[in-house]
Amino acid sequence: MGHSLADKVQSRERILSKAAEQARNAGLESISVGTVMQSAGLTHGGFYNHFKSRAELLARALERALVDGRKAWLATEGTGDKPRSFEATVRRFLSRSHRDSRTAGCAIAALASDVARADEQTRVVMSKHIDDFVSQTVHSLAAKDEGDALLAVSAMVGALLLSRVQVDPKQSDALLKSVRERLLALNLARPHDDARFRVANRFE
Amino acid sequence: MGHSLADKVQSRERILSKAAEQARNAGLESISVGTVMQSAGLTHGGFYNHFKSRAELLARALERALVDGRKAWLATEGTGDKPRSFEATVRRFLSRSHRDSRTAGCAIAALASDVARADEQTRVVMSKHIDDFVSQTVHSLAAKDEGDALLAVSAMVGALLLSRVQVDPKQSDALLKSVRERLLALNLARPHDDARFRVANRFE
DNA sequence: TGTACATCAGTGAACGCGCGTTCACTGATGTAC
DNA sequence: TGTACATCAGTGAACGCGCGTTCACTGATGTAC
Repeated sequence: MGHSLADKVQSRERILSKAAEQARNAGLESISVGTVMQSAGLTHGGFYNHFKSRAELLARALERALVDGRKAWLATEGTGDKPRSFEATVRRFLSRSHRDSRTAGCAIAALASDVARADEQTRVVMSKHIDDFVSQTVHSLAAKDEGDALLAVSAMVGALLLSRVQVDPKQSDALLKSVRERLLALNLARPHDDARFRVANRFE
Repeated sequence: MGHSLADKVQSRERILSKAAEQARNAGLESISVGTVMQSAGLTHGGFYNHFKSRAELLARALERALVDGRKAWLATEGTGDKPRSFEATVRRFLSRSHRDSRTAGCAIAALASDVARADEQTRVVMSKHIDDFVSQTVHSLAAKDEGDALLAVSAMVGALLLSRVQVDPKQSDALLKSVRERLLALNLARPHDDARFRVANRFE
């Protein structure tokens, strides 16, 4: 066990990372100090060198889960420098693999119910990420306007959640596919702006 | 305290009702044997006269929350014998009052994240209610087909959840309003069948 | 109808257990001289 | 460069506490005669 400052930073990162993973797997409240420390390769006593309480850990872990979720999302984008298109976003969000990988997927969807009943401070954290997701859908992905983006984001989050509840794999697949196709059929994206955006973006 | 069989049935009902309420307020896992018994006006020791374990209570409470949610939903329908129209359903589901009344609202939305990570047995219970909601949307409410119903249900559940996370009341209201109007503008309902259905239903 | 008795819903003390938190301690790190 | 010392990340025992569960008991209910 190292005792240097660099080691401390790494430890904190491991704790947060494991806590965020746990939150997405079993809910924010499922995080326990002992289990998280153990999975970070430490003993529980040292926890308070990093956080002042379990409540603080939960707040940081939520933020971390949301940031990790976005990072994982961006990492799967095409190799080019342009952001994912609206169509690609919908297809990937409502894919079977996203449904089956809670640990690595969108934390907004994974933790929405939990945060919906949490205190204001907690909800502020996720609100910000929802706003970002919506405005990314409007600007980068070229939804026609914010109303279309809100509809698309709501439908994606709702469908992903419902598909994770559905026990029958065939029905779950069908739900994803159906919502995915209807959403794309609505033509919520701006085809012309889309092309223009790609070109402009290439030189950024 | 009564000791008759009728009293026992009433006690069980009170326990279940309080447990379902608790689940919708703070999540399935927030249910504690002691607290629920206390709010049902009983002491914790008698709990095992009604349920074999806390796990059984959670399963029954989920079922109960879903059934109560549907009942409350139906109770607010028009005084006539016809089911709510598609438009009325969307307007009511995505209303501020539904957003603000978790205790009495749709339990699918309230507990979706929790159930999404629960065991298969738990998910079966909610799956059935989701199917019912979708097929009710297709048949009674006359969505054009199942695909439209799935899109509408997903968007409603997603938007309600996101609106409950959003801390800024104005933004939360705007989200509800926006998704509500877009959904209605999509013309997912069958206007002709709708009229026909009303007449047929009047004589049932 | 009245009496004796079995049943069993409900009570409250007690149990183990896991939890979040505290604390005295260890020993590697990094600094002062 | 080498030595003495302060710091502090990490350890593991201990603490209250609340939890789910058990259990001996109480007393109203409802039945048998």
